[in-house]
Amino acid sequence: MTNAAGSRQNEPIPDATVARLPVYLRGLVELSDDDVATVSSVGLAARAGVNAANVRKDMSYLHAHGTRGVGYDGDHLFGEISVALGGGVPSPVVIVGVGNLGRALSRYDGFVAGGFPVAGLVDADPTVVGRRIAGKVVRSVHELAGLVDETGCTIGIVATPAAAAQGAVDRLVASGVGSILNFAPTVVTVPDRVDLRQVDLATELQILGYHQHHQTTTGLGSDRATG
Amino acid sequence: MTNAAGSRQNEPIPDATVARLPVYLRGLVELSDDDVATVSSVGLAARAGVNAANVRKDMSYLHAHGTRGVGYDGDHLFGEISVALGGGVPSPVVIVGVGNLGRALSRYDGFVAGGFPVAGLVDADPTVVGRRIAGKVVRSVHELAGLVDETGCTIGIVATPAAAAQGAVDRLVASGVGSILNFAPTVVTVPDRVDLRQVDLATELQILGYHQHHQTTTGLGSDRATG
DNA sequence: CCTGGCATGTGAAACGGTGCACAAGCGTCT
DNA sequence: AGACGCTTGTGCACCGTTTCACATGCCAGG
Repeated sequence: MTNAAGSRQNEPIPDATVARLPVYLRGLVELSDDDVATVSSVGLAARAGVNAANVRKDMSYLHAHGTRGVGYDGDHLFGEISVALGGGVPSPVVIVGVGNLGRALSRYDGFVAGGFPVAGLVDADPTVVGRRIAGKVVRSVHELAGLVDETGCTIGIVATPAAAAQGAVDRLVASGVGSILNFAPTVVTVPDRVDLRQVDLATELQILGYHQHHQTTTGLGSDRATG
Repeated sequence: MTNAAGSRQNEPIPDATVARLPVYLRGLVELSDDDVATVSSVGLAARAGVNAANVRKDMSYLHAHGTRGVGYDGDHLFGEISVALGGGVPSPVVIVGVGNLGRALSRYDGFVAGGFPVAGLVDADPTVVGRRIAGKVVRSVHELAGLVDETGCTIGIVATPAAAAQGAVDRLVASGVGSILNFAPTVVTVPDRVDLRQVDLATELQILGYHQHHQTTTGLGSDRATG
């Protein structure tokens, strides 16, 4: 408690745990809405769709301890997870590519709610540059570095066609962006220091298609969490 | 080859392998565009962003064998993977919820290209029912079962607000849809026989936010594949 | 025909994650 | 005060996945 940084030690939090933290956060909000002050690992696990022991182990990684025989304090836990996930400080994002998907993402409420306001939009197409989307003027991809500098963006979202994705990524990296979320259906490479996550919509469907096609062999499909 | 079903044996293909198959498929298309007839595991691994041994093991699960000293035949491999991923038969999808995200998804080219044509759109909001989006008339959520029946949809995409997601999922399940891709930022539950995948945009950003916040401790962020 | 080079296919070890099962400990009720 | 019930925290075993390392085998060239 005396230490401010949230994660006290140099212990690394497993990736699988980190991926679940946002889900826990949402579960805690729901509980707070229901005026539940204390939550057990079983209760939170039910809301997060995971195993209760898993919840407890995850919390132990965060050093977010509960009270034996009682459970976890909802508000306190919320704070601990928030801190672990970036300290509650909003991280502005820049969206590269304002096609169908880019426009939808720029209007997506969940980003702002989650602490990720859209600071700017850029596109390579001169005919869309200057247009207003979701209250923001689309700027040229050449202004990307300047935009990142002005707004202090640290996260870039790539929503370009596949062919333009690597170029967009390279520009983001050159602009100093350290975290990239790529929606383009292609493999892109980044320097080691840059964190890259891939969200591939068509691939998700193809995976569903596989299980469907082979449902007879194994006999069932089971839940699957976001990676 | 004598067997028609594609995956000959009852051997189960690991989930991790299935998730990579679409990526291999894309890599093979690129190679085909470059007039490369034969591809080595190293070459394909580079395009898919994975380890070469991983590629070889994945192919062995598919019984898609290559030639020692030479590599894999591009066209043949493409065929094998296509068959494994559903036999190349298009699976129409229905999109529930035509908000920002739903509209973008209904216009997303990658779905059609991947063999997943959008067969219909439904929404609960009476003011959008009847509107045309991407050449399709939005129908009421009450007509969902009928729509699924007519079009033979086997995959449902949920793009509703979080509060409506479980209801949408339940309706899809009741309509006979066996595979669901959920974009709503909430945990939903389905019967065991239904295959569910979750794509959570805000969560992805929060995960990036974590790594950013903690980049100093471990020292770097590394690539991450789509789950 | 024989040899050399190269890429596959796979055994086996290492790794990360999951979930059980149980000891430890807190709060409450008598 | 003492005992009981409930929940946390975690050691440990299991499982799926990744990766290395190497034997196997094909092709080409002399």
